[in-house]
Amino acid sequence: MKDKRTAILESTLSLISERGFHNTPMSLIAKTSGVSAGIIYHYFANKDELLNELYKEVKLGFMRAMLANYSEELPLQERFMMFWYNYVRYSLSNSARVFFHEQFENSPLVKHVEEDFSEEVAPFFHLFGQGLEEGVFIPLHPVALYELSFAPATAMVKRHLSGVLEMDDALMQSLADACWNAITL
Amino acid sequence: MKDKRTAILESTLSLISERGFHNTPMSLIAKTSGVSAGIIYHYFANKDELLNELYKEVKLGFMRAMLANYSEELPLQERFMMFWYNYVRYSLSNSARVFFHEQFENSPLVKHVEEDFSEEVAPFFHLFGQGLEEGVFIPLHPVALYELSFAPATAMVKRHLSGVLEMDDALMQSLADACWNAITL
DNA sequence: AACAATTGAATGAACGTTCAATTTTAGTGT
DNA sequence: ACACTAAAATTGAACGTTCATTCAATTGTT
Repeated sequence: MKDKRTAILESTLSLISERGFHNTPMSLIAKTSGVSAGIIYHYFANKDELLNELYKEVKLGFMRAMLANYSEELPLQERFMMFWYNYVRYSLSNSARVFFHEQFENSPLVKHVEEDFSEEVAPFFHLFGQGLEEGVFIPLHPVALYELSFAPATAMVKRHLSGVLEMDDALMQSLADACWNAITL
Repeated sequence: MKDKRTAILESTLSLISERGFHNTPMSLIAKTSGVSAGIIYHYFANKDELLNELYKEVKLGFMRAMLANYSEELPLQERFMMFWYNYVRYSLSNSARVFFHEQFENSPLVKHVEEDFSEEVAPFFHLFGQGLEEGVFIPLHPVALYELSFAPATAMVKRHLSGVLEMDDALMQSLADACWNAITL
């Protein structure tokens, strides 16, 4: 029965995004999911595996969201903007996923996970590779182009979700343009 | 005796940067610091306060490092580059501080801390304010200018410190220029 | 001697995990 | 439809461990 498994994953996501790893015991996950403590170990070997499964699911969610409406045919800048807006819009409406993801990526836990997302990540590298070939992007390691494009977006989304500032459409557009300017010659 | 207090703070810094919050018990901090478990509570009320004190110390360290050689007299771009290189160089040679800081900022713990760094942060806002007045920067919330300038730097530093790629002088310079391009008209 | 610093064993609570017992599901024969 | 049964799902109390914190006793300092 997949229902119970996803219920556990969803509870874990929202609990950890609000309370952190260290402050969400298995017993609380069980109670919030409406299941018994023991059954979690029927679906996941232990807490670590539960967190890793959730991490993979969240990571895939981000990548799939970015790839929505993606087409290899579109011109470079339009494809860039597609990725960028997809990412920011998805993040803005999935705060728990953002907080969980950031928390996990910045914890030593992540060092034990060596997942392979090469298939999902291919379109990004294709985009950056093409921009480099065409001489549109500054000659840089693709990872650097990636971070110049998306790191400010993530940072601003987190500020918005924490209530520090409001990200309206005008700000979003300015940011997207600024990121494009950062990576183009 | 300040020696013991700073020894505790330093051990905590390196332990947490390598093992994470949840995996560094007070007993291990004590052993690593060469003190008894009890004495920690002579210098800090509890674990939370110890972490918050460390966080403040680390945060101040970053800000002071960025302000090295700072002068209100320098032209805008030179001041920007001063901040930027100060930040990146300091980060590159203080990996434990980077990892601790990132871990802490992305955990729910940070929500309980409301520190006031307005004094230390003033020069940054002055820089962005001046650039906006002079029409050199794109018209944006100063926080957005800040994130466009430093979020990619942080992300690339973390990748370097994790061994994913190497940040040499050429890459550093390209990144700094790209960030400048992101925020200028 | 008075006070501060320090020790480390003891305490009690919290937590991850286990497992014997119970309930539910699915399959088979009548 | 029904009865029966074996397997799978589920429960929750119990276990053993780990951990933050305490404190009576000891050591160091002024």
